[in-house]
Amino acid sequence: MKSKNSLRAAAVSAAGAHSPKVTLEMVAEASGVSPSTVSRILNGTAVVSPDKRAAVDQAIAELGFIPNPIARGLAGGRTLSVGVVTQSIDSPFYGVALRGIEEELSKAGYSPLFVSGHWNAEEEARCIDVLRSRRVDGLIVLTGRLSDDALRVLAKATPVVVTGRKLTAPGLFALDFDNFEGARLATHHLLALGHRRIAFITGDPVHPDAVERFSGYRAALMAAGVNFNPALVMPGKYHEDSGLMAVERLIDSAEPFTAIFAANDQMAFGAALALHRRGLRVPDDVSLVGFDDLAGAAHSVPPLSTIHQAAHELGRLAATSLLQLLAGETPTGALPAPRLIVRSSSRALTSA
Amino acid sequence: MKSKNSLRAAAVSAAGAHSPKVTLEMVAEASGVSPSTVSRILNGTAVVSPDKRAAVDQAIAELGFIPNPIARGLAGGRTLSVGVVTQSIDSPFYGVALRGIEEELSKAGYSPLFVSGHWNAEEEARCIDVLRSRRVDGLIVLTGRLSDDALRVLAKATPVVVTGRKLTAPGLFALDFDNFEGARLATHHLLALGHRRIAFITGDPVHPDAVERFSGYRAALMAAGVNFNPALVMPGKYHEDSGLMAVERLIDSAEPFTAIFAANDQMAFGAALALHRRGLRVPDDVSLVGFDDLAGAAHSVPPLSTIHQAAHELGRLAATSLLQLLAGETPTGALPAPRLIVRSSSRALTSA
DNA sequence: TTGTACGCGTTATCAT
DNA sequence: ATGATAACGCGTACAA
Repeated sequence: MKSKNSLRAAAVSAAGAHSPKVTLEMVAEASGVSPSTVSRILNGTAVVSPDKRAAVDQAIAELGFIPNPIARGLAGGRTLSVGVVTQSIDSPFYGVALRGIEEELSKAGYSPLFVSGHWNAEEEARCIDVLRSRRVDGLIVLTGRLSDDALRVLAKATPVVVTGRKLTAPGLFALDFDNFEGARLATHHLLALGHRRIAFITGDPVHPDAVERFSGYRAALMAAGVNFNPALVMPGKYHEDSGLMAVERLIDSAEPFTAIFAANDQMAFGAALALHRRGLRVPDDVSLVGFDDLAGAAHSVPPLSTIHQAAHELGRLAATSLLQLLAGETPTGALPAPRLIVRSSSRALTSA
Repeated sequence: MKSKNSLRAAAVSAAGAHSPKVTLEMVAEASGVSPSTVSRILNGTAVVSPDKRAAVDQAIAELGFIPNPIARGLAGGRTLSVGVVTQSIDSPFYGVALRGIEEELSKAGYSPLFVSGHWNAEEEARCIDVLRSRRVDGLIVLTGRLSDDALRVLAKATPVVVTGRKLTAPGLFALDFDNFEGARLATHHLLALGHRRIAFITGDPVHPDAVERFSGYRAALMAAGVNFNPALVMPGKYHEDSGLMAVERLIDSAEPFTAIFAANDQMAFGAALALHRRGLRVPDDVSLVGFDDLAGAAHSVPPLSTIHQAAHELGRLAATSLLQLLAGETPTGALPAPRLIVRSSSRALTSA
């Protein structure tokens, strides 16, 4: 019954029962004070006498007054909105981060404005212009292609949180994930399992994280005294098809291998499919490790061993950091270290 | 070289090179006309002399003037933004729809405001309040839990496009997908393959589409003269784990089956994993069909046969329909009919 | 502590 | 066809 009532109330409110434009001025009139006083109470800009405050609070409640963010933005310069530049709104990885951002932002009364740059610096710049024209109070840039310099200049005008790079500048906070270490962990895992012929499917080298992961792979090999074999490296582009084709080329090359480390989960999925098509079983014939720990990794067949990236946490942290920047504080948060998740796609090399 | 230059230009623009607040008034002054004339040119509100128009156009270009949507919203009542109520910003299905919405909207100069209702009517209502307070020009509601009545009332104040229901009301356009037919197709496919003992994993019955899919399953059975067997129906909740558990219960029940139809792909993925764990091969031992055709379906092992839902098209259509509503036109678009995609997870029953 | 008056950047309504 | 002027709803110096 309680539930039913509250649902009804919600629906009515959504339907605009009391929405017909209640303005701050009307609240002021209803409570017998000046508009500025109402504004002050709303923003906590100054101390007001308890009685007036009570009167205003009541008037606000009775009239169902909701401040108009538009007018607020025009007048005060604050819009309580922050722009979020992502690459594709439907990315399996960044999608989770967006959720984290949304959560933290809405807690603080802010609204996110999502735009997609599609891995294109020009488009990103256009997006940012849109965001700025909408007077966002701050910006979160998820990775992206913009130059560090562009970001620096941008941060002079608007607080910026950027992920996927190391960067220091006034008004800017960078959140970086240790891709090198993640790749090292993954490769080391395979090595520890006895594998020596470990193929690597790279990401598109235009992504800095892709080259870092490649370095991590080589570093782990070197640390184990295993020779780096270029014939085992197949270029990929971070999506399923490229992983699939990489493995087909690998098999066709006749270069023997017992394990594959793909620079991200999507390519690992493609790789798994290619192996399946060629009659190779995972992990019986070939061990497979991915990177990112996408939502699907735990439910793929077989469940994929991978490096966990806390995408949700990344989003939350980006949001709270920006909030801190907005409050004039200095963010100090950092991303959790990469973590190896061992599932069923990797196993010890059977000494055949 | 061209590319490098444009990248640079983009970066500079993003960095706010000419952003320092060029106002409409400044454009007016620079081109020797009144602000009203500039506004008219911008909005096509009235006919202006070609020479003035040219002067203004040039001034706009030179100054790099960008109209301020905030002020626009305050003055004109239009914000060129539309609210999009989704259930979870990182949904593998709706994410694609969001991309479609974003594409069409931005073409028309509109910006989407995404909010997540988390399958909760109260939260949805709150989201809509936020959206309304931000003065969105229109609303797109992806499925959701709001009552039809609430939506109707809402549409009186703001144009609304809603998906996942049949509904007619002034200012409202509904886009519905034929879930019944889709489920019928899927089941019929299995039937045509010779399967008779076809298990069904349901979606959460609070979702209308889930019950429609269930109906489609039964209708196909009946049409083929196959008895409906309740013991083959396992309740699921539309996510992977529920599909996995459903299949485990099914196997434990010892009720024989040769095929599984899951009410969505996510549960089908879970089902595939459960079968794998129990040593059952897909499609050799059990045929499996999903519903939705998520991005991952084509790359799962084995690739999943499923019913294609044009999520991207859904998003685009929702957006263009809203745009039509906003223009005072009557949308007429409709979703493409369900389409069976046969991949490798289903095959003819071997008469063992 | 509280109120007055002005400005934010644009569109709409009048005149001309 | 064009320009002046008044809103739009709120924040904020400034004055009281």
